[in-house]
This record gives sequence, C-alpha cells and structure tokens, in this order.
Amino acid sequence: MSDELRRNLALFPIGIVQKLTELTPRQIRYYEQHELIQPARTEGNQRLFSFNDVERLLEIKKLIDQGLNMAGIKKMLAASAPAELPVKEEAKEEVQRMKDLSDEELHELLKKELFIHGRPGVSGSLIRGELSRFFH
DNA sequence: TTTCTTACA
DNA sequence: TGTAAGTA
Repeated sequence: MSDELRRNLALFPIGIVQKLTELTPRQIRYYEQHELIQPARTEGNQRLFSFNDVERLLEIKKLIDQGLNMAGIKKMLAASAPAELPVKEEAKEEVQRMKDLSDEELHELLKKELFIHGRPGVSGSLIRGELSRFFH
C-alpha cells in the first residue's frame, strides 16, 4: 500500500482528531463547512478523518493562532492545495482588496508565497519541517 | 458514550 | 466560538 493511499485513509472520528489537533469539534466542523477539509462519512453520518485531514487541520490551527480569519486561510490553502502556482499573484491582489484583512494576515500570505516557491510541484502534505522554516 | 445538526448567546 | 437540545 502506497503512502499516499495510507495518508488518505479515513480512520478516526472527531474525538480522536480533537485530541490530535487540540481543536474543538466545533472548530473542526466549522472548517469543514468552509471546505478547508473534506472528511469521509460513515453509514451513520459520522465523520472519519485521514492523516491528511489531520495535517491540514494542524496547519489551519497554526494559521488561526497567527491571527488569520477564514478568508485569509482559504487563500493560503487555495494556493497550495492545487499543487500549481498560478494563483499566488492573484491571491495577493485579492487580499489587498480585502479591507477586513489585517497587515499580519497579508504578511502570512507573503510567507505562503515563499513556501510555494520553495517547493514547486508539491501536491501532498504541506506541513512538514519545510513549512516551519517560513513560519518562524 | 460519542457524534450529528440546528440554532441561539 | 461556546453551548444547549434532541437524535442516531
């Protein structure tokens, strides 16, 4: 079984993810509503998260801790998830138009661009050492 | 017991 | 975001 497949296996319920990420179930569900994550569901409609989901949540948590709101986080994730980089310039301009985004948020976006330039073509997990290099 | 959705503080 | 209500 490939690593990629293993990382995408929906395994744990929200309770485990809560402990793994330090996020409340409320936040986790909220982020799902905003399409930051798309956990699988059991027959009983219970959410099942994969390692990738957990990693993504960990990054989201990092961003939240740094003062970003949903709008800011969506830009960040939208720029990295597609594995392509055509949106970086676009995202930057978008944020500049956002009157409700703080200078700190804009700063984060710039750091995100550095991240993209540093690892072109990477589609898998984003948070892994490399990212911390930019968020120090 | 745990999780889910909806809705209100 | 937190929390309550009523389920599954």
